[in-house]
Amino acid sequence: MALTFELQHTDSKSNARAGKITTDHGVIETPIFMPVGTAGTVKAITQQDLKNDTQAQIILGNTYHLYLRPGTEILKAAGGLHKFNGWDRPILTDSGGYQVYSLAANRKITYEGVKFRSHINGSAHLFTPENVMDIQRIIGADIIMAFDECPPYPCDKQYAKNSLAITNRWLDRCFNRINETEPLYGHHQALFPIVQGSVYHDLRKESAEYVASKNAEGNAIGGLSVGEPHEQMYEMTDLVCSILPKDKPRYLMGVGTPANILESIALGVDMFDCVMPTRNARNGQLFTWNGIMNMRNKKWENDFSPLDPDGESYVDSFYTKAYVRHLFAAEELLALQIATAHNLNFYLRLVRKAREKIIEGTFAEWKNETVKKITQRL
RNA sequence: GUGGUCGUAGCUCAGCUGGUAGAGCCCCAGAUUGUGGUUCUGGUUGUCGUGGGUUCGAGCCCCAUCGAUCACC
Repeated sequence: MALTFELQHTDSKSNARAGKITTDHGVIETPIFMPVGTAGTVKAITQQDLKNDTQAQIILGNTYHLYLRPGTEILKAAGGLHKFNGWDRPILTDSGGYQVYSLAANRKITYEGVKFRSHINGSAHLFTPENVMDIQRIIGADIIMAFDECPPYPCDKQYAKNSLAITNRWLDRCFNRINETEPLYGHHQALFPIVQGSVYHDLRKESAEYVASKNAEGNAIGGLSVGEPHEQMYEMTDLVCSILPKDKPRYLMGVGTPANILESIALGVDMFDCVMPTRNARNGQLFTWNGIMNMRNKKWENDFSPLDPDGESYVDSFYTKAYVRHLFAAEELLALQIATAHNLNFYLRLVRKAREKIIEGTFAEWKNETVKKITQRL
């Protein structure tokens, strides 16, 4: 069954929307945050906790990582990623375009595709729009991403223009390949195209129009949060959202901080993913309603109050700040688990709350107050 | 007991033919945006074992002393 999007509410004072995405693996209520599970696992948390405590509705996997390890043979033998990792809710896979940009060494980009070397063992590989679609068929995610080039920031206009030309040509080939192949496991896979164009208005506009013309089941905005100022990121997001179809979900890739997410929801974005809650958790940074805590800080050494009195994860009341600080200082694995559970619970609650406020019609005010509080440092 | 080697930051150690001390780790902070539990950026820390002496000036040279360690008796 095709992926559907039902637009349930539109905010009167901003472009925020509340909606419902339906996939063959279940429903996703938007706006939504999608925890990143690069290698088929959201690091430091079990699928059980991800469901019950985090209340994640969809998670990500990475074509690049899964292709290198465990490899397509094993994924195929397992019956796809859902069966392999036991996650029976929706999954989205990134195409590897970003990883080729951020991880792989010695990459060479041509119209044909990207030659790159594995960050694991240096072995040489070629990604093309066609084989990336084939790999994503084998992984079997519900939402799969077009193979794109993510230009760096800063990036001169000529580079951005050439890069966009490649991304657009690749996009045609992605759709061609998907249209001439079938899903392997009986459930539908929706291909989302990605808007690029760096920080150039005309290129972003051109890209968004081209992406919109594909009439895809959902659309993504890429190439942002790569180091550009926040204002520029919001400007580009706003521009692109004004062009992308209103009746399809919009996915802002790789964003971001809790404040980035609320601001982007106000611009009309429905879906987010980011490594921040999980990676920063592993470095001791916790996001809370009252601000950001670094659990490595000495000031928590003798603080035996609950980890987060306002938190709703079981770890927030079960563990104390002093204990979690000790676990980080001692490099205990439990520290990573507790911090990850906390941050993901916070991120998912943040977007649930945003959805509630959109439906209530009080999103704009709530967003402004909330951004002030959550960006403080504790 | 005799002879040798060595005592420098919390730890492991640099420190040239004398010009009043550095690194890594630890510790204390910060960064991290389609994930390598990674990485990066700052910062604090010293009676140079102790007491004398030589010298304009000693971590460095001399004497004594304490401690560690090795070899020999």
